[in-house]
Amino acid sequence: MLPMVDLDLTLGCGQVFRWFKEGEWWSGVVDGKEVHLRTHDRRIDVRGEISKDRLRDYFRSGDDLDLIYAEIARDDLMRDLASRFKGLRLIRQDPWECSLSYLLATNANFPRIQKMVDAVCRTFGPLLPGGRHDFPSPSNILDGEEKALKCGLGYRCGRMVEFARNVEEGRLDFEALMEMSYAECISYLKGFEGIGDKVADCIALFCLDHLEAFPVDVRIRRVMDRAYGIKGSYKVVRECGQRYFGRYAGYAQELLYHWDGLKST
DNA sequence: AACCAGGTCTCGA
DNA sequence: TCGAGACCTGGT
Repeated sequence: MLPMVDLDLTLGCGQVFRWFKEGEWWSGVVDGKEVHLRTHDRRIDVRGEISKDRLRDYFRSGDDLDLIYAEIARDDLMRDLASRFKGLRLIRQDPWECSLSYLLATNANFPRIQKMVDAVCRTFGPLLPGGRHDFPSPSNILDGEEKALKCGLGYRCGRMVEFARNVEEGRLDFEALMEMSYAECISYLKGFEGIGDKVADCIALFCLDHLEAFPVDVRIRRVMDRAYGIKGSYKVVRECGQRYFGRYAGYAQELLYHWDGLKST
């Protein structure tokens, strides 16, 4: 049985870039298979070749949302967000896809990030039955790296190719990365071109199970200032968030991110 | 038409 | 260690 999940909140805005809503169905690609999900009678209908176990893992069913939301509900604002965004779950993404996606996500807005990731998938990713493309492997990208110029990535283009090379040639080892502590993996990831504190935090949170990560972007910066009067360097805002919200700061960050998104659009 | 975007890099103080 | 500018491109 799947955990309680609000698909619109969870898939719709921010953390993943390859899910699209067609009518009432959400369409995505997981493990190289096209998957369709919808909410029906408060249950999740699933179409596609994906096991219930895999789906539970993908939606982090081990996360006890009631416990987590209770723990991060430190004040009136967070209590309100916790009740309004009930069912917003973090997703356990594939490390390679997550890393490259957030490498591309720098200094761009959500529609553009979706567009860039989609261009990369159409250009390099194997075509799947049903018409969608898989997320390309590092070697998929390196095999035709000259085509990267046509993906509209701007200055991220060279970073993407270099990143693929670093993974392909073993300088970036995801197996090792997954064994590291939060601090270790941030420091390790920042050694690669195009990955700074923000991208490293996103990777730590969205695919490496470090729920204490607190990625700070423009929106989080704005919210932390407005709601709590916290401003300053990346480190200052991140550490304030982590200290205030505790071990599940990442979930708090996600609620605040969505909240700011509702207001600013 | 400017301004901004799930930032990073470089460089000077 | 920290702040300021540059940076591709497209959305709004």
